[in-house]
Amino acid sequence: MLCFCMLRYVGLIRRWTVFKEKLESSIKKVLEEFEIYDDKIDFKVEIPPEGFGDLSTNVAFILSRILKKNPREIANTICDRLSMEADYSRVEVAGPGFINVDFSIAYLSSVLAEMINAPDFWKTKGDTKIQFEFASANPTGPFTVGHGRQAVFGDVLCRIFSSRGYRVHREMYINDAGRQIGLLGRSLWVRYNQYLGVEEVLPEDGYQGEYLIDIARGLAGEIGERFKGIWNSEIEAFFKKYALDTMLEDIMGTLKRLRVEFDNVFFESSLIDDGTVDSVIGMLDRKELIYESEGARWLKVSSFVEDDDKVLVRSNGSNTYFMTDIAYHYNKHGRGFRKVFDIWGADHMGHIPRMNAAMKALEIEDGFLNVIVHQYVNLKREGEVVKMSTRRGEFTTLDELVEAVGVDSTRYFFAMFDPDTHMLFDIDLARQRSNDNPVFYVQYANARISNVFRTAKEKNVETSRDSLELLDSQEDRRIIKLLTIFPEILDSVVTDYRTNRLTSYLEDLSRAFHGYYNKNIIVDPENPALSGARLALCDAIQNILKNGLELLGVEAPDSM
RNA sequence: GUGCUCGUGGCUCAACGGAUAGAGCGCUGGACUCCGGAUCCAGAGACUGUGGGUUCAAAUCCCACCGAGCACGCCA
Repeated sequence: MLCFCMLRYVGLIRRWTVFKEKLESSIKKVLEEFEIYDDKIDFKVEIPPEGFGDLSTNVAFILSRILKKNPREIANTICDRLSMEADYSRVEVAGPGFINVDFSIAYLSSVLAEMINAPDFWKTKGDTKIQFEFASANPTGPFTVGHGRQAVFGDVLCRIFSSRGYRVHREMYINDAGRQIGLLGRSLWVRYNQYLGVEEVLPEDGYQGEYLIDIARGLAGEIGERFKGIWNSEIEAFFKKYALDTMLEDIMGTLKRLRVEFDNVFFESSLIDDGTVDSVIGMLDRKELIYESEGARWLKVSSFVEDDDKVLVRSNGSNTYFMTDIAYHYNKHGRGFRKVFDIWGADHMGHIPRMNAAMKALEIEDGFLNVIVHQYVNLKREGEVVKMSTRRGEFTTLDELVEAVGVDSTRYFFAMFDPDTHMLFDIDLARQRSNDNPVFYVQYANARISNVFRTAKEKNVETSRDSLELLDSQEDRRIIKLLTIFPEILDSVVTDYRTNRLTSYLEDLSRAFHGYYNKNIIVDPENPALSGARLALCDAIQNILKNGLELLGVEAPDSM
């Protein structure tokens, strides 16, 4: 299959892909004329580096292998035929055998006109029901800078998938049923007693962060000495719940300030309470995929994937995280999502094979569960890389970060890295030099355009689509081409989950505009036709900048 | 030890197997009497960790090695 002929867009608007398809079909036609066309000729049409034209193809290289001829020679032959077609203003062979083409200005400006006529041209319609689960956590401490990356990354992916025609359900999973919550409750109880003057020590692997001291103080204010020095299962439950509720409130507040919201918060404990866990165990049992050993119950993971068998139910009768996670995904499947996407930190990578095994064991279709893994954030403070630990209480909270650099910068910063990169966050740099953040560069481009329109209004210069063919400079063409690829950028994010493609794109577009602005007077009352056309171009640019920033959850102020 | 991820100018990061490896920060030198100088233009700065291999073409794919991170629990 030819990779570029996938018709991914449905709609009336002509887009860059249509340009690609146009060149592709032109070439196909030439090959057919020469009777060498074959489905297996997997050539590409792509946007070349600056200075080589509007589009470029490597078809001559592919053919040279088959025909055993010099690629340049083949390119010249194809080039001669393509030159005869209208809509190409230039067709040239370059380098070792690339064929580069330029489109006519009439063709380009007609595309610009369509983008202006339909500002939503870049959106895709659809109603595929999918789910994103992210920012799921042990609610055992405030969110750290590390959680921030996942929260923002997940939120931006949700926004982009929504724009691509998916009905996205956002969910956060709370591990409120495990041993860690028990430790948290006990740690809080110890802090409460310490506050009341009782000498208690934190459990070996308890939570040492100061936030528990603050919570303990608040709790003592509420209930006084009611639980001083007493510990039983009822009190344990109280402290667990109190700690959990307080932490959850804190976390949700942080997320809200970061503009991250969910359609649903799902509690692990509910899967035990409503019997889902038991019924899933029953199903696996009937399939004879569970066996007992050393007092525990194991899933035959090894009969599905390259991994060892794992414990589902401990010898003390409690469920492992793996067990409840299987039940959780069984529940998700039952809710009718076409696909679910789980965003996990790199530390959960080892969990993937066993979950895939569990999906197979439950006969859930391949492709239902998609795990997106991102690397963690290292923090640089006072020139040193610090490792964060919630348990030891050593971390910079997400709230502190947002406070220091602002929501827009925080969001943009997390979105601008390839999720696979082990990013280094220099907190000191972020604090003092927040103006260096590229978010301002993009926002400024948008604000500048708003100002251009204010000026145009003052000077009575009107936006006009009548003379778009005047926009024929290299800079004009570059901007028009950039605008047309916006939908492709979003599609690439949907394909490989790299939100940084969007930030890079917005920076490219902003750079193109800033350069254009410095080189050209946009509002010139002496030249209303050209000014009108340039304002129309600005309108198209601003439409994309505003929508791009909206997808990042970053504000697009009209003045800064 | 095994598996996964990563290694790109001084720093932080880009680059569907393609042309001269791009930006930003920092550094040097320039640009509004004119729509906002949070901008623009120019310059210096890189044998893409090392060594092989595949290809017309490798930062990208394959193998080995070096280095960093993560995971290898009846934690989550």
